[in-house]
Amino acid sequence: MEKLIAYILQFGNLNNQQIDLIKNKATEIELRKDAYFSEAGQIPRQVGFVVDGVVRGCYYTNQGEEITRCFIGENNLMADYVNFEANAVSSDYLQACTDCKLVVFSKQNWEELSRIIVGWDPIKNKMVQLCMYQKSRKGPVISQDATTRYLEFMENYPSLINRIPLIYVASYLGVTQQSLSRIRKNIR
Amino acid sequence: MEKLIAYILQFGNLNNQQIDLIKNKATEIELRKDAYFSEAGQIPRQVGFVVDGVVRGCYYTNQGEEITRCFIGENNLMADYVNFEANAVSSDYLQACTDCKLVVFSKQNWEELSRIIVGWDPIKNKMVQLCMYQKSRKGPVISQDATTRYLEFMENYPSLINRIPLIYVASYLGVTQQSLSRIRKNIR
DNA sequence: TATAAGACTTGCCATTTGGCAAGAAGTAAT
DNA sequence: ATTACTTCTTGCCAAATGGCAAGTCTTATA
Repeated sequence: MEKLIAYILQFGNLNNQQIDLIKNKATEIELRKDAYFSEAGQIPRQVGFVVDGVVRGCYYTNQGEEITRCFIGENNLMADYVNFEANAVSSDYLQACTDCKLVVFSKQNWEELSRIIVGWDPIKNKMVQLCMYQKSRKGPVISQDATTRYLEFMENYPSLINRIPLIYVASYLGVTQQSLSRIRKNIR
Repeated sequence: MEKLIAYILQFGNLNNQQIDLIKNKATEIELRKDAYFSEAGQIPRQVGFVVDGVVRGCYYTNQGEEITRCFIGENNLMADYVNFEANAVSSDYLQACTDCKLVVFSKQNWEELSRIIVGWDPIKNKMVQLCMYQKSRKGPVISQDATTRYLEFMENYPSLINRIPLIYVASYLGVTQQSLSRIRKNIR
């Protein structure tokens, strides 16, 4: 829980009373490897914060291919936020890549924070926007070859490679698992 | 200007007085083909709305390769919003792909809207978040082959292909201009 | 320990894409 | 009309990547 508070305080100041209000609205949960935090075809009902573990966002193309859109490691907000806000059906899954410890907010509690904490909304929006922004900036570059994409992935997410199945990394980088295996062999 | 108002009203309701306040803070400008709306290395000073024309977001990799990150057509908000809010240096260019008509807000005016219009912030945040969200959803899929990426681009942005140089489309899709040319030939 | 299941690697070959160089088509200015 | 300039296309070959199939290695479970 303290991790969450430290994260939030990066985006603005809150007094102890306000911090307690946040803690009261938050719930700590665990999510086992492979379990889903939210699923395509459903309306996202919660916002999460990753305390421990790695979550991935993924979806299926029209051709049925599974695509990993992003990885969300410790100290990051996790939500299909636009659909969460709009009560709209998501097309993505959020799935635990490892056993995870999360802090979650129900939609009701999340909205209540806006009502009971003066200055919460600017903090919230900065968090949400940074979360969306990072996804777009740290992702693989489509015109680069697979080796370059892998090396940049290792720079951007050095802590992930030993914790998650390579097949997820491959699907994130847009290569087959076999190609990724060969790339890793050539680098060593 | 009416296009902007219609766009905004999708995200929430405003009365006529509030609409006038927005109009007073907005400035209509033109941007000639190839001119920059904002540049890498600088702090973004404005938020724009595309009334007419097409803008692209682009940047340069460490290897010096130019990458088109996104296209922004009519009726879309345009900004490096996270850096605009944070007064941080952007690493991206926003460049007119065609002669453009824009409506722009200075940072000062944009912030003033939050002060003088009750209910502006929720509208603003929905606009900004949708803008960031769409970018991530309509982009090319890295694991698909170049032909598929091109065909999906045509579905997602049917109005763009005849208006912007193919080299920009190629850099968006992550292929060389020559490959794109061959792909287009094979489809016909 | 034995077995099964999943994760990862490797070989082989076909296909896709890139790089270079040249050429064609369109556009603007003189 | 001529020239220069940009945009787009094409041919040729090398390199990168995918698809299939088989094999190895690790881990979980009985």
